[in-house]
Amino acid sequence: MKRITIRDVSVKAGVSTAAVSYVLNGREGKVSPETVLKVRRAAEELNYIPDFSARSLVNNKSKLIGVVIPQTEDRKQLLLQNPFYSELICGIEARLRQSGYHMILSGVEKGEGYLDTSMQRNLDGAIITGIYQESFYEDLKKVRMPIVLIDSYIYDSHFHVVGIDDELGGYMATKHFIDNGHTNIALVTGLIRKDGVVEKRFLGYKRALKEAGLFYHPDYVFEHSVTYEYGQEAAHLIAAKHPEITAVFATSDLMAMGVMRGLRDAGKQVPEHVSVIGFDDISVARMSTPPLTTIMQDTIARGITAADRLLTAIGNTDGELPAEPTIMPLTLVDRDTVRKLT
Amino acid sequence: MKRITIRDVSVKAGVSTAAVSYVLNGREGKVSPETVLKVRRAAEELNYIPDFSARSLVNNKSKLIGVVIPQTEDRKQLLLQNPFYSELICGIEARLRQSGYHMILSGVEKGEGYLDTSMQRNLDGAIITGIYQESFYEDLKKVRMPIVLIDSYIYDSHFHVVGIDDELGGYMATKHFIDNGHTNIALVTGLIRKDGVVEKRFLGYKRALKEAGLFYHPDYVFEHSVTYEYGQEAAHLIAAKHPEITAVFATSDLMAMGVMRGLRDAGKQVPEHVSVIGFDDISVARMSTPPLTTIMQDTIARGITAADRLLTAIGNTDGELPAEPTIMPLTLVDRDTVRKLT
DNA sequence: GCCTGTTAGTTAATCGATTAAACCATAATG
DNA sequence: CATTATGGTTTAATCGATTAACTAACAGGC
Repeated sequence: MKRITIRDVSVKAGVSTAAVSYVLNGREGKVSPETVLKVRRAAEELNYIPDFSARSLVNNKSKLIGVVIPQTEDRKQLLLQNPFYSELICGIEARLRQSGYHMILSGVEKGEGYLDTSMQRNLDGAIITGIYQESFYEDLKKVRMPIVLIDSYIYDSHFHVVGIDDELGGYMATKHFIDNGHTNIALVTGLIRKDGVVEKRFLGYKRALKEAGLFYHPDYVFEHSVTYEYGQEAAHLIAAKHPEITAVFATSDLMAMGVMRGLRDAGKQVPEHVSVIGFDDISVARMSTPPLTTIMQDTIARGITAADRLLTAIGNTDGELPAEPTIMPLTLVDRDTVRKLT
Repeated sequence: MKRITIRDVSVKAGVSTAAVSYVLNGREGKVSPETVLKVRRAAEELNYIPDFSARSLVNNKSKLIGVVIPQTEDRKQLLLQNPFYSELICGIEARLRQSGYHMILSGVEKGEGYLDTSMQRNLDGAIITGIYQESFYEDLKKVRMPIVLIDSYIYDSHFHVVGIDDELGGYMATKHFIDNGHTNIALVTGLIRKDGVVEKRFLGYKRALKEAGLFYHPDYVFEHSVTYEYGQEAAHLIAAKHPEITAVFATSDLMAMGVMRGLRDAGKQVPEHVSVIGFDDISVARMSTPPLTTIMQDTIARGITAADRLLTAIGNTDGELPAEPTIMPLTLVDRDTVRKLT
């Protein structure tokens, strides 16, 4: 089955390829109504489908968006096991498709940059999730396409940011514990990196403590990787060394699930002995036993918004308007893992 | 920042673009060692990155693979909420990247085909998950690229299949119940469609019953959508109308999780009152309470295998060797949701 | 009748690669 | 010495679009 080209259409319609191109791209002001009809019919009958590579070559628009997802440390696999990213992708894909764009989903090799991919594929834009080294972002700035960051707070006119108020989220969770009478509150979290979301949540945690006149115990903070396994491990530590702790704020639902398992391993009931709050409200949060109280963000909506913002940035060829971050709302979903201590 | 082209490299190296192309594509037999060196150096210094669109145009190879994921019924979103697909994608992406390929991840509009995308983007191959209407596959056959199917059993020389022995899986689960003394075994499943994976699991279920001399009760089969919610609903029905049922085989872990919740809602303990077995062993299976007994398949490995098979098919330009399906192994992971009735 | 403007359409250059074919030394062969 | 290989390199066509520049025809305006 040979490819149908614009040439074939032009021959069938009895006009030049230029005319076909004009018609098919909506520059109809330049073409008479009857020609438009002839071309339309010919294209239809031949079932003509344009070649995006050829297009991309001449006008530098590929209709391709790069989406970068963080990877597991050990292997070279995407971190999709955290449903947060899956949901994000659902949103992104839906919005992109709506506008005829496609998504190239990939991870980034450790130490490698993203410049290669972006140039090879002539990407029109990119959505970057996860947190990387400084040099990675420096590289990205050299690229001339719009970029939306999801997980990091780099306020730079080169980058768009679609985020949430992570500090507030951390505050809300901690405050909720305090309001329910808890005073010994642990934090279980991924690595706290500068300008990362986790750092902000950590700051919110501290603010709530301070505001309530509670001490901040550095040894109540359990900081490592954002995994179920680490949550479990942290819970073991808490149960063994800090029996006074009655509440655990995990900065990710995945970790919160692990914490709950770990506590149960150690013979502690949730929420009777220890209360737990998570973050994100991924779909499994409501499936857990007991259903997890968590800070909810509408991740799909966030994906849609990120894609939306990227697309409008791509549309605006008139210079680079520096980007004011978009902040999505948060809600505390009060399920069954927080006990009221009166 | 203007693009560095092969022309720039050729000028800097003082040779023709053809020479540069030969060097950079490894046809070094045609070029003298010193030219190779000059070109290498020039390309390096200019940081030359080839344009895949241009390449694709001339030799019809885009190094792009289409990956299709099913969508939710109502909205237009990908079905990534089922971690099965996320894991598959992890595997696929890892393998593709290793060979310099990229993945275009998308859903398919209801009723639409995939021909457009495949032609527009000049895809080198595709991995199709999910089950679609007959016409969709007919369309796919017209395309000249290799295709790997993941969720359907269409044995046709046009398609490669990387599957599991679903019938056996269904049999294993049911047999496990029977071996533990259960006789009233329900099946909770997605829509049973011809040539789909679910149908095979259903057949395995029936075979195990028959082999054990047990009756097959059509009203023990709860068939609807592959969601947590439906699992929950089915469990309610079971608890209300069929108190004699002591075991539930759910053809997806997601549904199994819902079943467990539903049983608990209805005041039934798992596994004390009712036992449950799932399918897939998605990561949340081990996180559930109690940890779910399930039929394990290594989904990441399956993704890797699918990509691998696709890549070799792409490599083999020597005619279309019809495809013998690849069958991945299954294991029953015996966790804590099956009770022994002695 | 001459000039200008408008409309509809075509021609041909261009994007950035690849590659068959041509070219040209120089070496080997009869 | 004429002829044929051979190895290294360049020339130029090609892939499938887009689009600036051009042409031709015709309508008005003076």
